[in-house]
Amino acid sequence: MSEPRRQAGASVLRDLRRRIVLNELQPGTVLTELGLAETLGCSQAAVREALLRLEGEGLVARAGRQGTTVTALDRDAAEEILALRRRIETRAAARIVPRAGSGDLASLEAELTSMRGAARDGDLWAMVEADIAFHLALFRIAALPAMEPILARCILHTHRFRLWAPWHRRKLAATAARHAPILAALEARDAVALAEAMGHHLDTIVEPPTSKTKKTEETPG
Amino acid sequence: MSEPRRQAGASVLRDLRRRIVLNELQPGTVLTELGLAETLGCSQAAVREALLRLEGEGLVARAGRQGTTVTALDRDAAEEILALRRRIETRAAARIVPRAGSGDLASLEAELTSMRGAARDGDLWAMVEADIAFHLALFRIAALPAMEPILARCILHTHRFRLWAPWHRRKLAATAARHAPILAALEARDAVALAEAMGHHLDTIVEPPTSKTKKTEETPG
DNA sequence: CCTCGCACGAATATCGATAATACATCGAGG
DNA sequence: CCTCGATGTATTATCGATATTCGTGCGAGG
Repeated sequence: MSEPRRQAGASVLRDLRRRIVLNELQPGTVLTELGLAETLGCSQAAVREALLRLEGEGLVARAGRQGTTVTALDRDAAEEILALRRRIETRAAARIVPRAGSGDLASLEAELTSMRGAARDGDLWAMVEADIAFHLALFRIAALPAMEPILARCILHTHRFRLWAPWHRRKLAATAARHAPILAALEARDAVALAEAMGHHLDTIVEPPTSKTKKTEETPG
Repeated sequence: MSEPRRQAGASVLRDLRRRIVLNELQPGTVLTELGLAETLGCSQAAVREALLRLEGEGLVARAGRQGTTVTALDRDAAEEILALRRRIETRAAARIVPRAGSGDLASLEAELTSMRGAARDGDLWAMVEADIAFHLALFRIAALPAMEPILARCILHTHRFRLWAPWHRRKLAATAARHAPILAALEARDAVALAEAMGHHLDTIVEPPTSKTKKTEETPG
């Protein structure tokens, strides 16, 4: 009734993306445009736009008139994508440090604050969105705009795979805290330390914290 | 006007992509959905779908109701993307060699043949499409499906930048011939040679053939 | 029993029209 | 003269309806 049909497409997009990354919509699930339109209470065009964008993000595969399916999760590809992400973000450190202004630092602090808020609320999806926003805001300082969507895609798929593998789920507060050294290195204007902090951060995303003995720092709980 | 309206969206997509990569539509050009619809003789929906996909490929930027513009070309980002592409394709060599079957080799031979045909006809765009098809077909053997769109994007942007910088234009026949060593290394089932051939191929994409090769070796994962 | 062809159903692709919205222009007031 | 607000226009966002296409199941023929 008073449902705001404005931004229907963006709403559908966010909803489907959340459900796919959170693995509520499992790989292979078939999505139909008219079916989603009726379920979500909007027209086919809005669903269509959302599915087009999700295809661009690699979360669904559109097979013409045969329907749209949620893409599969592949361990090898996930590891390659994480390695790619690691390379992109660590290499960017040398460009980020000399370009970071005080406004950038303030924005990143704000992102980290909202991330801690999501962790305190136990809101897993808000945590994912805040993490993506933090890493993209950091990378944007590197001034490589054409690479931002590539990194965004890598980050999104990293999260998806991490959430799919149950042993990769961890305490949200610890995840938020793991970003502090990155920001500290940036505030110290130390490019080497920033690259190392970022690399270590990414190394600990999918590795179980107990698998190696070199994990001697903050212990959750 | 009697043009078949079937596949209108795909036709618009290919047309706009070609014109952007070939730099006929220069960065900053403003595209309107209804304007393109009238020019191309189709409806707004078809143009809209094409623009959505082009945005997903990073060739245009949609700014809501403020219009859609052709994205800028950035030298730094282009070099980073090429380096990223080099890493992806050389790393894939070790996965490609043990997985390549005879059918794959035949397909790649066919791709190379069509590339030579495009070179003989002097068809620059057909050459670009054939090159993309060859590299993607080769990478597909690596069985990392989630990374294929990332590589596709890198290849597309590499071509766009190469065509934008006029000194990077070369003889089409020489470009086609430069792919032969890659296929030869694959047929020899030599992963190291394949990686080297691919790396050399990519190093000579934007470097003038007479300059000395400067190796930009980065820390391997 | 197997294969081929055809109608049927389901889903997308496309269309035209309308609503919503951001930008530019112009006019009034200070 | 400058600033601010109302209005007009251009453009996207969304909707409902229709055309097109692909898979499927059934029946006839070999």
